[in-house]
Amino acid sequence: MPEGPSIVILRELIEELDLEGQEVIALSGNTKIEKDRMLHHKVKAFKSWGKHFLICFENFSLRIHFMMFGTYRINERKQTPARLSLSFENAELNFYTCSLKYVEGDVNVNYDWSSDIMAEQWDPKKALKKMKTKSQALICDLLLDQEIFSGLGNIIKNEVLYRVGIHPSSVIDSIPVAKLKLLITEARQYSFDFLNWKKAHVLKKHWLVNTRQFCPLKHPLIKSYLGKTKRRTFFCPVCQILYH
DNA sequence: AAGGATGTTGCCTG
DNA sequence: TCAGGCAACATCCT
Repeated sequence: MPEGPSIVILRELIEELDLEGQEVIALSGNTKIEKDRMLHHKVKAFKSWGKHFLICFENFSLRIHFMMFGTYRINERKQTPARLSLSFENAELNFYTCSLKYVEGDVNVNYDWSSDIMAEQWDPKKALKKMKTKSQALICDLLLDQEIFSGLGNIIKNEVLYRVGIHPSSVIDSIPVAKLKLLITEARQYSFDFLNWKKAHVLKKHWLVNTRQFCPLKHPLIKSYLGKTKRRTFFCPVCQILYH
């Protein structure tokens, strides 16, 4: 569920319901946040920023983060209790096991859309600048930095590093700038590939290294937990160059 | 069939 | 004091 493209799918599904301008007429769920705050308020917009899904009202927004296991149902219910259920005149949105939080004021003030890898406003040059300020960081950690690549998750990290031939333990400072630029371009491209494959239910079969034992050139892959983030990393020691 | 994972927060410990 | 460890969240996949 949680990487950026999955949130874009959710946003698109909800946008199809044409709920903008409609009033929340009932709320339920086991969330601890003050959910009734949204009662009788009209939704201004549904937005996404990386892994955040936002339901925007006049002076505040609800931020939904699905973490690792969160799910949702649109006009359907699961057996398990919803964390939050929002009712509209002709639709019901149900969110399960997610983290909820209010964001005060204008979302455009709170969120920098240029760091969302899937946004129209995505700014690759800004990403490169931010990366250069962390010159000693490992690339496997920086790709997961939501301030730089919001929406990029662990699967995308593994796949993108293989595609551009960079070893996950490479140090930023040592990677040629042309390679970094290629990586940034590919991170966005792969996110859209992910989106389309996920929609077509063929995402997994396109994985070149994630959860695999051999790379496409039949080299044995290494699986380890690298970087400060210690996230599961699959890489090919032959195809991916270590810059350090 | 047990155990780990697409993620983040926040508490606990040394 | 603070970095690191680890549980929590619930479901699906291997």
